[in-house]
Amino acid sequence: MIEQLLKDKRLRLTSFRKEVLQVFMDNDKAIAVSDIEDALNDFDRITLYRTIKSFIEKGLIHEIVMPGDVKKLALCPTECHHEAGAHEHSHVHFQCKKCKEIFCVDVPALPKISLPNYQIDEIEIQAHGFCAGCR
Amino acid sequence: MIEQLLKDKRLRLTSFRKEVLQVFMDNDKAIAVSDIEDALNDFDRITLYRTIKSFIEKGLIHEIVMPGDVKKLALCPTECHHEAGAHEHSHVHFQCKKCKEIFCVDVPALPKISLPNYQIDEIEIQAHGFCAGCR
DNA sequence: TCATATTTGCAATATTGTTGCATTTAAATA
DNA sequence: TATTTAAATGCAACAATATTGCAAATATGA
Repeated sequence: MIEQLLKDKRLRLTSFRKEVLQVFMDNDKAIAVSDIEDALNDFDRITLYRTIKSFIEKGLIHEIVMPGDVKKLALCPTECHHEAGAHEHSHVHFQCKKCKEIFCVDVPALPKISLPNYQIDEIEIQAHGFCAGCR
Repeated sequence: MIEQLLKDKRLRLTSFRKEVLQVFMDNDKAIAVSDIEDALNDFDRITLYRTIKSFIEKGLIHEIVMPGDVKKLALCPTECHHEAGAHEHSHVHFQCKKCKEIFCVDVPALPKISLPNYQIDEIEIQAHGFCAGCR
């Protein structure tokens, strides 16, 4: 449960962190900072930004960015590794062209690709199409 | 050449647009708005933002975003299609972990992936590793 | 060359995120 | 349980990035 998740990531248990984490648990899709703000009734914006930053640093959540000023956040899968600069996922970031929502979809394995002149260590896949509800 | 590129995209030929487009031509990697600003000696910031926006709308350049507030711009390949919401690339966005530069690398074909419950129309791949110069 | 729609440049403003610092709080220790 | 201390919070100020409205300037088609 929520408290254990924070403990596992060595994050101090504060009521604000529990509230923020609850918002993530309540969503099955990636959410924007503004979605978190809407879900909280009374909060300090600076503290929220710092909370998000520490959640990211500890590998509790990850950031998803897409062209067009789309910045979202989503819970990491529990076995998620966090490395400097890049984030190792075994999932795909999918954006629905209709509802615009972004989902993290687990995949068994990512395809390997190789390029001349570039050594690829990690890849991230962003897919666009239609989700089950919008198809 | 530069003027033809603008004409092809039905963008009016203004000296400012030619200057901005020249900055893109001078670079083999993706550039940030600040890189354009540095390359221009005297300019209006608002006009630059609008120029970038119209270049993107007409499919002359495209936006590349990566986690960590990295937003860059790069010329589209000439056969580039532009669709609402997503941008069809047959190239990979590669970021070097050492020099941090982002390159658009053409690939013959992107791997096809499929997910249950999601209909994938386009995918974009973001790769991290080391470029030829930093390896 | 003229008419017109587009582009530019300026001012004001919005959005998003950060830093410094004093206060409060969680959790480790006695 | 009481005490200590390092981390987290809340406030003020600020920084970076981007947008809107509007008048003046300019590119292009007739």
